[in-house]
Amino acid sequence: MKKLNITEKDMQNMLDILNALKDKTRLRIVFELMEGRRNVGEIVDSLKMTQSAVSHQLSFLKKYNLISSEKEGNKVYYFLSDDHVKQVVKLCLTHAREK
Amino acid sequence: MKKLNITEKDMQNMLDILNALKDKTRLRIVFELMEGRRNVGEIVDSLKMTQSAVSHQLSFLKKYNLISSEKEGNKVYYFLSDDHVKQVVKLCLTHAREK
DNA sequence: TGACTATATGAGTAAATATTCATATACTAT
DNA sequence: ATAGTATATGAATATTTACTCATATAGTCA
Repeated sequence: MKKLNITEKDMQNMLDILNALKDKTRLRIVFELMEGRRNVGEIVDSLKMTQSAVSHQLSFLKKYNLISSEKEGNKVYYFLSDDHVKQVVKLCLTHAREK
Repeated sequence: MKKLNITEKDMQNMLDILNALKDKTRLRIVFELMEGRRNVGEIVDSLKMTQSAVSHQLSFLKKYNLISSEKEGNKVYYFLSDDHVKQVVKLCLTHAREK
């Protein structure tokens, strides 16, 4: 296997995405958003957690650019920012199931 | 996108691998092992960290089956248990670089 | 305007975690 | 046996982190 040569920035970007996904609440949110866009209330209902806890984790995911949001009336819809996350999660799932 | 239907066990297996990789020291160890098998001393030299810190993280990675080890004389060689981890890390790297 | 709904956020707290330090174990060589 | 080298590990500590609680912000509707 050829030398990879990882820069500090590469490393940090990788750690960011891994760190964002390693939390159960955040991973569940991501799975929810893999099905389609959802507003906060829908995610709260689905996860059966407090609105505050969910909002905090949504902020986290947004801060690291895994998700984006759009306001509609007094609701805020969240969705995955791009396909990166989805692919990583799917690969992890594949491997989780092969165990 | 079709419904994924994740079991608790799937979820836990995913969290295990993500959690194992989200730490900088452990990720660096994994990168090192992606180049080939290494004994503890070699990893310590490469990471420039204390032997104890490295051994603790090796134990962690082993506990979650990301790596395996073989004893040779008074040295212990570590290597990636299978290709799963390598693939996940490579995908993360690809995405880290596309940012 | 005022009451209501939806969401965000700061402060505080309890739990998890990565490292250090000290020491134990195990193998090698003299 | 003894000293030296390689690795593992328990306990302590400092930091990070995920949640709760209280409250703020922003939009809706009467």
